[in-house]
Amino acid sequence: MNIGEAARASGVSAKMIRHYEHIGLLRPAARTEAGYRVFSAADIHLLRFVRRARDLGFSMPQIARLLALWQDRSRASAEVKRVASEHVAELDQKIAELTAMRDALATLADACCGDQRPDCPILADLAGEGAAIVERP
Amino acid sequence: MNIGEAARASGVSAKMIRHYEHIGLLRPAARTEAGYRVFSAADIHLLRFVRRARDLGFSMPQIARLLALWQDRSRASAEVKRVASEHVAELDQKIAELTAMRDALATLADACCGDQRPDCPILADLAGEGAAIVERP
DNA sequence: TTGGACCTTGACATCATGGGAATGTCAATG
DNA sequence: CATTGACATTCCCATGATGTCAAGGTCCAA
Repeated sequence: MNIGEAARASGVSAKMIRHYEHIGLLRPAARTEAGYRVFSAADIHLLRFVRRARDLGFSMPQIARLLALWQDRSRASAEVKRVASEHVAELDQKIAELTAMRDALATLADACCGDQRPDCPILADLAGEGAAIVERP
Repeated sequence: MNIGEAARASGVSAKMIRHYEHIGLLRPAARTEAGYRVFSAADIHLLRFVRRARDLGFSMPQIARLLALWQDRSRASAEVKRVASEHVAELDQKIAELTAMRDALATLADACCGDQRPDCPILADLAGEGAAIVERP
């Protein structure tokens, strides 16, 4: 299988396959005499693993750790669980931040009549004049 | 006020003040004869506006729009509300994505006993063998 | 006058990803 | 067999917001 087929089969773009190889996340692929990369079914499996981990939002260093654990038959699942739990905590934090933004903004938007008049609590808040709306209870 | 004071007063780093000027988000600051940037109280107000908008997660193009609206006394608040609502929708979408990731991962982590044994549903899922846990009802 | 704190510009790094150029290879078709 | 089109290779550049570092100029106080 060449890189294009591997990309289609794994969902990882050819560009990213080369990139992962370059940064050492993946071992260099085998080559034909002409220099084309050749991928085995096992390689595709690996690429899918990386793809799935990215879909779950793991960072590259985390993925590198997971890959190493995956390929270590004697790993303890505790180690994997630690990486996953760490990432859940990061996601929770990010979600909390975005939710706080969302709520603040939704409150402002609700207070804005949204008509032809120029008065706007959203801009007032951004300009630092909006404490009356969002910061006082 | 020079750039360091302006940075402290506005919460925008000196580096970012220069950057915003460079990309045209902010009008070039006045200069002393020696070439030092000089900031007025109005400039600080502007910088604070940008800072607050970044804190609310607006993108740079959105901030540019908001800035223009802020400085247009005849703007309709409807326009501002549209930008804000658009951003609330983006935040909602991002939150939904992250929450889906979080839940999928938390489910996997819960199913992982996390002990010394190598069996691990988290890795099994990443490897594409985990349908039994997360995808079948 | 000198030292230190500040300013200037510019270059480079991040992180994952995409785009494009220049060039080489493979397979099918005329 | 030669051409052609789809593919491959490597290398460079760009994103976006931000930081770091370097080399050099400026300002102020002792």
